[in-house]
Amino acid sequence: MLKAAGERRPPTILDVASHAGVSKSTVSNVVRGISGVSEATRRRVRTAIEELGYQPNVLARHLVLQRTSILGVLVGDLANPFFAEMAKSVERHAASRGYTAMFSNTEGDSASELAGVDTLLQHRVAGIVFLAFSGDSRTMEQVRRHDIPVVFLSCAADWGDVVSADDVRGARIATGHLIELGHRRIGFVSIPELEDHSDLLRWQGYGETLRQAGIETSIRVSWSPSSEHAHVNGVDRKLVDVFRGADRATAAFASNDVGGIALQEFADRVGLRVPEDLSIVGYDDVPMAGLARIGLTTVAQPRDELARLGIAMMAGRIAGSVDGPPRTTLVGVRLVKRRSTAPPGV
Amino acid sequence: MLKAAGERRPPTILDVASHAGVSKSTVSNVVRGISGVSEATRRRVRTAIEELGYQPNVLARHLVLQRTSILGVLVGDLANPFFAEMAKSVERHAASRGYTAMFSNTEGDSASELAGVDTLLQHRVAGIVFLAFSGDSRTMEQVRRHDIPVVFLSCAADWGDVVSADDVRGARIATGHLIELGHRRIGFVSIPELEDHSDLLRWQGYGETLRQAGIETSIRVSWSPSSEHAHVNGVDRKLVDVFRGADRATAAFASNDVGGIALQEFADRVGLRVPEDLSIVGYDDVPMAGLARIGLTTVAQPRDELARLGIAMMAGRIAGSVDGPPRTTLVGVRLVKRRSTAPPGV
DNA sequence: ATGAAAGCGCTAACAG
DNA sequence: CTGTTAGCGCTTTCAT
Repeated sequence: MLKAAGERRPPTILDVASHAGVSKSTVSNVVRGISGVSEATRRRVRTAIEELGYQPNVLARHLVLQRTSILGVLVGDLANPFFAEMAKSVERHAASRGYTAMFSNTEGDSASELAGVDTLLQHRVAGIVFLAFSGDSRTMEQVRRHDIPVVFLSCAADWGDVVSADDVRGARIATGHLIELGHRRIGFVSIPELEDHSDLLRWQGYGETLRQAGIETSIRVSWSPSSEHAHVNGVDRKLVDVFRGADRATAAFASNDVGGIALQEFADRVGLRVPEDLSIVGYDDVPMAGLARIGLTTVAQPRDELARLGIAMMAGRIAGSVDGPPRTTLVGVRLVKRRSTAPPGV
Repeated sequence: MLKAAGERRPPTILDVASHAGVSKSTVSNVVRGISGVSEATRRRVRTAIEELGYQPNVLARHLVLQRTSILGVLVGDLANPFFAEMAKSVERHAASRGYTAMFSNTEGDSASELAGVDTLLQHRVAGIVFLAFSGDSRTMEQVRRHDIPVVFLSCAADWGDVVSADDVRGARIATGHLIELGHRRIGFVSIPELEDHSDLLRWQGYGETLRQAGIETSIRVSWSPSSEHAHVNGVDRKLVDVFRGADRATAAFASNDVGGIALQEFADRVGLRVPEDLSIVGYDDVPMAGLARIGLTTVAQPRDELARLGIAMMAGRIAGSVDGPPRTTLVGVRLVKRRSTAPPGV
């Protein structure tokens, strides 16, 4: 096929070679910084590269190398501030180690998760970082047959490395804080879009802490922020009723800040005062939670540290310096006390 | 080199071919859905693909096709809620058209912008979407020599297609709103990290509106949210002084919501009441701005629409159905009135 | 120290 | 309707 006039194509290693009057292997050698090239030719090649504006074709390199330097990243919802921060950190740490990030947004939907994974696999990514995992077994099978490293970052599964904050511990701290304040009836609020393994762990930590404090009643609230209703211990009720009446909950532990802030918003709207009528603890410490007007008490995860460790783990697996069965790395969390929690009102 | 035991490599088109007892072209033909393959062989190939779990190697395909289906996306700050939303929309629209998104976060820094562009170019992305552009000319040169389509989404430059909200208009609406309310001294506040072409346009719309209303004084405030000081019309002053004293500004137009919310936070802290002492209009309508406790009046851009149009434009350029000089598509904006604006107090 | 040649997995003519 | 073949741009022995 004829090249259309003006349709200039990026110069290849061959162009550089002829321009410098050497063979393409020599060019390849200087590009890859391999020793054993005389200073003179090295310089010649360098200038040729400069003059032509040569950019090595990573595709070709990857094809022959049989591995890419692309990291696949599956994220539940890029617009969620927690994920957004994580995505940013992941991209930065990956870039600093020479990897490029390819993102796929799953919307928490296992069909698009699978589609995303397929795409990443077709691009032969060097590894996959899950920032959210639906638990879908087809996703697992698909990934496993390619047998590339997988790390679950701030989420979990048993078929890959896990780098995550200690969710059970975080939930204990949050719940414990509420109990210390004097609350006895404490709800656990999660939003369906984000219910995953982390949620389960947080629910578990919440339950354990309640039991240790001799509190019998656990209240599990599953709520979609726009709705007036919610599933409370499995039955559909008006959300407001959970926080009103004789045996009302005086506090809520939201399994993430987005839910916690939505709950606070709801409370404002229906006239429940926070924290007088209702104390709220969130989870994640998203930037929004720290605004003076929001002032949400929450459990902070070291986001950038998580990303750093996750990418380090991934890099180790790829390089082969880490091997063997999946490892779990748990990092600490801390409570950030703000205005949304106080002793229960009269 | 020997394959290490158990180091299974993904099946290739050849494996599928022999497994199905056909040639690789036939497999290629059914994979690409080309007509002219008997139903019988088609089925045989399909099952072979199924059984082997074959995933076409996109790398090889891209190499021979001389073009990829990867879209490079340059974003200023993935953690900024506006960019996060845009990034998500871009990824979704790209995916729905069969493109994969490769992100690079620039931190508004032109050095990492250049590095990011280089990486994308090396991966031979089919096009680049800028969600922020520093204006750096080296970036431009680098991209142009590859002569791939470029679209500036919600930002601008004269060397690629622009799909953007009408920033001048948005600024006029915002400023006009303040003037209608009775404000005469109105500051324009921007945060340095995000100062780009859009900022300039908004500054321009602000200025024009002021002039048309016969207001002489424009006040340009460049402020880093953590600081007590700011550059006011080029000179360093205490930020609070802008809003106090005889000829104080009674209103501010922040060129983005992050800045607007930070300003509101600042006002709260130093005891300026919003909106009684200070009206604030933001720009972007990030989700945070809509929280009841924040209630920031702002100019909303149709984010998803922008992304849709931008990707459509990109797809058109790649397919060749759009050609010729750069086109500009401007979409409308609208004012979202909330609690942060009111007539000036006494 | 440098060059020649054989692929990596795939597509796209062109034959049969 | 199916098979053969020549690359895409690069890395990597193996000769020279």
